[in-house]
Amino acid sequence: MTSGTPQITLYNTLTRTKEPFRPIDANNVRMYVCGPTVYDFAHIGNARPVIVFDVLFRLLRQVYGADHVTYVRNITDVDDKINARALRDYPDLPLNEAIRKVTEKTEAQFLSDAERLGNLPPTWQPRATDNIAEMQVLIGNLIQRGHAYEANGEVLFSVQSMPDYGQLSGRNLEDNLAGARIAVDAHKRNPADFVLWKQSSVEEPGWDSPWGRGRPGWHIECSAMSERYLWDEIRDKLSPEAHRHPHAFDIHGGGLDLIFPHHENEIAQSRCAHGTHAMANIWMHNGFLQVEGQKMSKSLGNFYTISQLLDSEDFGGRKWPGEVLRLAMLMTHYREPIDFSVARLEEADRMLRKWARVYVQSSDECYLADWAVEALADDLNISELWARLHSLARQAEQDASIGRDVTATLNALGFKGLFLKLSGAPGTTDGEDSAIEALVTARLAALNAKDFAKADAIRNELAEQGIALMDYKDENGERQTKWEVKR
RNA sequence: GGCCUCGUGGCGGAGUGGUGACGCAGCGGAUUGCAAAUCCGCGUACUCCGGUUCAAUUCCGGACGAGGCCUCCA
Repeated sequence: MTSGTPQITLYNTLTRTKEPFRPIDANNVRMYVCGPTVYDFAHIGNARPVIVFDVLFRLLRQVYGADHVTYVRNITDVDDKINARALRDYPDLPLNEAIRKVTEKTEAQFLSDAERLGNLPPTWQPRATDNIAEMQVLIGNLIQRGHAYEANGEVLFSVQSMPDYGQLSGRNLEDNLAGARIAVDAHKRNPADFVLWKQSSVEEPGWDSPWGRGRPGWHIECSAMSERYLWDEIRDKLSPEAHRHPHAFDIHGGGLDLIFPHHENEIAQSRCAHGTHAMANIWMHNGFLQVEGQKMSKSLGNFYTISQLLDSEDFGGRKWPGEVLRLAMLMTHYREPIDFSVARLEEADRMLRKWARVYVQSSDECYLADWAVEALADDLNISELWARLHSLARQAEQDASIGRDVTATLNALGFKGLFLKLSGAPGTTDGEDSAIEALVTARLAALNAKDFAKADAIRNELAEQGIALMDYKDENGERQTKWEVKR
């Protein structure tokens, strides 16, 4: 690593402290984030980790080089909730076909949502069903090493076979038992043992395995997919140092709620299957969000999917551009809770409109300026980034050259799309705005002829279309007009 | 019951053991044909109670309040 590389600091759930980020192999930075289970449209809460870790991905790409970061986000397409949904929605189809319909449709919707929220596609987006063999290998290893056993048609992970089980969530087996809400299954050696493989009935989806025709448990999927894409597939490229820490990768992320049991169990599986000390070095978790001050739930009527916010007027009586949703999510540090509200979206909308005035439409440059990297390097301190951007945007209003960094940084943060439609000036936009431009030009002519009545009439006409005009004088003292979409 | 977070001005939101980040909204002024935009100015906030300290919003303890996990969940 060169001395010029900024030092990134990240909060590690494993140690509950901020730590300097030191990739195992700086030429191959590896990150895994738990993706969606594709049984239903993603809601706005699901969008948070997608956006948060996209920002981290973009930061890492900038610091270590775009070709030196591997980001995996899985698609869970085998799950009992999916089966239930398939039965409900396609009762007349054979189950496997119905499942495929559900998962394909939901996955396509998720990918579209993610893109419209300004996220880059991860390096890999593996599906669980394409990695069944990898899961079986892991399960076989676990059995062989004495960490898993068959009972009652299931393969179970034995938590007491792992002395330091519970490290991530900071809980021990005794504490868990004290809660006494864990279902007592007679076939489990310990109530906290969890399923790695379970048998499927004839009509349920299943794969042949040494333990009978069945399907994987939830946790094993992520262990298998991270292993495949962050170790197996790139091990030949990894440094000698990385080979001294086989199977381990740099960052594992997800929502706060996944700490236990999901991530805890992933760690147990991956470490015990390979006999290693770490699955990932840094574990990151984003905070939860509420909607209008309450936990989002269908019964409270404050449950919103991403596509609903984008395309319907269900929330606040209007549609919200993806970039507005994105900024609303990024107004707060990723570990803090967010109250997702109409007021918050309106504020995000106003912030973007302000920046649109200094945004250089013609620029395709896309990089995080030094001041942005510096802010994000401190555990993704995005508030600090906005503070700096605000200050520079104010200067850019007077000095256009500063707008270049601001523009490139906004592009690099995934906000480009909105700015292209938000505002313009004659000659700077493409064909679809020509009607606006014609009126603006006509109004300028009226103004120069001191026909203020006509000029105001044109301005009112445009205002009714949601276009606001702003007059200013150019460097020659000539009157010019800019316009922006008020919505 | 156990384990975690968190509590900053009207709102959003960083940060810090000692001069009130930053933004949104609001108010006053400059500018403008009128506007808008812009510029200048305006706010003495850190839940409460103890403790440590010369000094605490910042550290420690407690109370109260909010949220999460312990069961599918971002």
